[in-house]
Amino acid sequence: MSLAKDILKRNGLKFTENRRVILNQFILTDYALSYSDIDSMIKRKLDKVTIYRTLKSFEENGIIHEVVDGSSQVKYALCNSNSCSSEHHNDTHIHFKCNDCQKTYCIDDIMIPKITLPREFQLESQSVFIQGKCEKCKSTI
Amino acid sequence: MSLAKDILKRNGLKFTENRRVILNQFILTDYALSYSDIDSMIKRKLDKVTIYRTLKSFEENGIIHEVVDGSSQVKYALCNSNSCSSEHHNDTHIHFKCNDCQKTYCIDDIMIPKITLPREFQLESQSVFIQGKCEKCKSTI
DNA sequence: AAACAAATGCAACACGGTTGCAAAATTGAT
DNA sequence: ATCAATTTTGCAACCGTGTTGCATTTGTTT
Repeated sequence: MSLAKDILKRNGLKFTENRRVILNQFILTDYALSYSDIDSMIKRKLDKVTIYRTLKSFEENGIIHEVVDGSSQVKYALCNSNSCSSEHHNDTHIHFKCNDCQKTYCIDDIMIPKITLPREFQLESQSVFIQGKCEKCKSTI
Repeated sequence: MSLAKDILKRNGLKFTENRRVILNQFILTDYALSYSDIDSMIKRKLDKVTIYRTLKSFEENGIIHEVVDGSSQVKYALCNSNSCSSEHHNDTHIHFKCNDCQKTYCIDDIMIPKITLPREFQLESQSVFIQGKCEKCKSTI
């Protein structure tokens, strides 16, 4: 069984060609993807409604999570299978957006320091958003 | 001279009635505002192009800064006059969004801990985005 | 008050994202 | 393998956010 099929089945989703194509694009890409990224990257031409609905169902089933990076579109990245589920997304990791190429990466292996808020605010989740230059754009001056 | 007029003049912008109205709305509100917030809050009916262009010119002149909070609209909040300018926005403070009322607040008085990234990423700015419940929504159960 | 530059309003548009509905595809049971 | 039940898909149509070009109005300087 292919990786994509395995992920879909494990998360209780029907296996369809469209979902395979979209999920494979996430597997092959190490940064967060928007609707238009996917639309232009995949060879098969899909209706935009299909892409949007696929993204939503992937998100609701713990396969991808939303990545907020200040762009005007919603982006998504693959979840770490051991930290996300349909009930709860653990997206309290660091997101890094390159100011040159605009790609946004999840950085899982660095802990976020705990922040203490003024007591009028009650914390439920926190995330850190960093902007800078990625490896490629650093060297390409 | 009114506060709004003073701010506009200090930042080299012409004083107009529309700008006064929009800037006053920011002065009166302690959370970040989107185009549609402003459109519905002000009494005077303004063309949306005017509001969008006013926001852009306020931002370019160091009066307001963009606040990224994962909503589908761009929001803005008043700058701290001593940390922002037309050349550079110092928006590396904490943003807090209430999951109930969806209002997003700037929290200026808490330092963000410095984060060390893997060396392939070069940091230029960092911000912390926290979600939870604000004071009002905490008590209104 | 005149003249110039900048701000405003209008029309029209591009793009992201959603909804309702009919047609097609997947699955499970026979 | 086939068929029925259920999901998924595609289409049309729509809404909201944000932008551009252009003519008109307004603010500022003299």
